[in-house]
Amino acid sequence: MQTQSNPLLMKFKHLPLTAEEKTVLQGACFRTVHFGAREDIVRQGDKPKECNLLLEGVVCRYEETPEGKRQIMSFQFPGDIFDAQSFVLETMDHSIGTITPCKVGAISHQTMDEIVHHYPRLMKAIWKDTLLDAAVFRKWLVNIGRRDAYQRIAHLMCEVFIRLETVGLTRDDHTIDWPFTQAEIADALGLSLVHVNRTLQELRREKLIVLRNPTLTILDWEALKSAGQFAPNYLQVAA
Amino acid sequence: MQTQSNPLLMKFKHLPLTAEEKTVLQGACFRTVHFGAREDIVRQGDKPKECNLLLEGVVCRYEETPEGKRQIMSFQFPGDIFDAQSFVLETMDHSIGTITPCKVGAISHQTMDEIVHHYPRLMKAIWKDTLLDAAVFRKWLVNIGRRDAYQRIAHLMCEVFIRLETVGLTRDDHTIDWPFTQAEIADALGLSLVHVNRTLQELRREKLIVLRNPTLTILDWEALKSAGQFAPNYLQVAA
DNA sequence: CGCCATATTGATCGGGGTCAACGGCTGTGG
DNA sequence: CCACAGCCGTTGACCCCGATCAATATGGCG
Repeated sequence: MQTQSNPLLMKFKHLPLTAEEKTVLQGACFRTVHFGAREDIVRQGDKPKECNLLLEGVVCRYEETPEGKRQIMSFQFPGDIFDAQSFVLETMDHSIGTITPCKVGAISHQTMDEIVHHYPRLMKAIWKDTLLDAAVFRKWLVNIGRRDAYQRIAHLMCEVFIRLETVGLTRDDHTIDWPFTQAEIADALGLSLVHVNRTLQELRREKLIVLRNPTLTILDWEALKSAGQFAPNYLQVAA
Repeated sequence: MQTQSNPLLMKFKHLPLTAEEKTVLQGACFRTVHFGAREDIVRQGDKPKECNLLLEGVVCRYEETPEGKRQIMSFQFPGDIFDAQSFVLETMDHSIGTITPCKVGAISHQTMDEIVHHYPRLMKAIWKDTLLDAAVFRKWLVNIGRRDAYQRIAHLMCEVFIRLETVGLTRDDHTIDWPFTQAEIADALGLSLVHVNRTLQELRREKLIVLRNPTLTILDWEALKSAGQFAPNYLQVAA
């Protein structure tokens, strides 16, 4: 059993890739870097010279307003190239910070260029991945714009569960690692910390979940899904 | 003066394209369709067989919750391929509706495939475009998640102004077409119609804007920008 | 001229923000 | 081994932005 097969290969395992394409993916990262929890990997205003592939851990995109309010715009999991855009858009318009300790692989823009010019199928797969990210952004817009706190949290939990499931990071019995503090949930959902706390208690009281960091167990998947109006199709899973 | 040069050419005019590449873009649309105002072009659940390029008019992406609340996730302007994702993601996870009467060009998925496989620079330009869309989604998340009504509306107006400016659709004196009803602004910003109305009056009272549909004049650009905490860099303009 | 969509205004209410303490766990240094 | 610091979660009190309900203008159009 090898220590670390590139999680991109894992992600694209349903694609009929040639040996050559697989080799390109396998060798894409020229460097691996470790980060601690709650550190910035890329900052707003940076002009990165490479793209980053998340190998292990959880990161978030975020931005801060002049008043010091923070909005988290997405969570990213292993297998995500979380700043593919830096290849095409010179300057970062937001920051990337870790939630947990992370292992990150760097893919040079030159490698990306080779993929664009010589491996159209890989290109298309990566493009698809960025379009899936965009689909998640859109769902978050609906969630934050039109749902109340209870619904928002339920929706987020469903989404995280399904995304972890697709990369094989769920445990039996609808249990997942839940590395987020209540402050982070608040920043992701446009709520206040205090209100997140109270709403989590409500979800527990209703017997939908058991949350004891760093572990979340979904007791009643159907009820949680329905509370969050969650329809997983946007994540492109069969479910 | 030709009636209609493809607005994609306009959009990519800063790129050093070959004659061949220009020809591909010029001939990309195999059909042109007209729509009236407030009609659906694509519906959630559709499996489109082509991508659509907006030639004239304004459309929005939106989704409705089971309670009948509507969230608009973006506005799109001429030159936007507003469902590029349909090429890669089979099923639409949201709907596209017109705001004004529109002219829409269809690009077959087969043409898209040719571009992916034979015109990497065009591919990259289109990819960039979808990444810019994603950047706008993210800004909207910050706007809806962390700003109050006054700020949200100011930010939206700044964004629409700059986006129209980049495609040459502004008039002198900071004036633009403003085809949106107050209900649409509300749905885009996660607010209620009534509150949008009152906040618009506040913006007028403060002498930031003159809004008399279908025309918006920005009286004090700096003040509006600052009210909306607007930094246009995410739109990739020099400004 | 009447209809219908859109804009406006008033009154009331509630979800969730803010402020302020306090409790509990963990890691660290004396 | 204990004391203290710091982060995180919890709780209570109070209040306001913005939702909701309900009319009333206004204006374009057939």
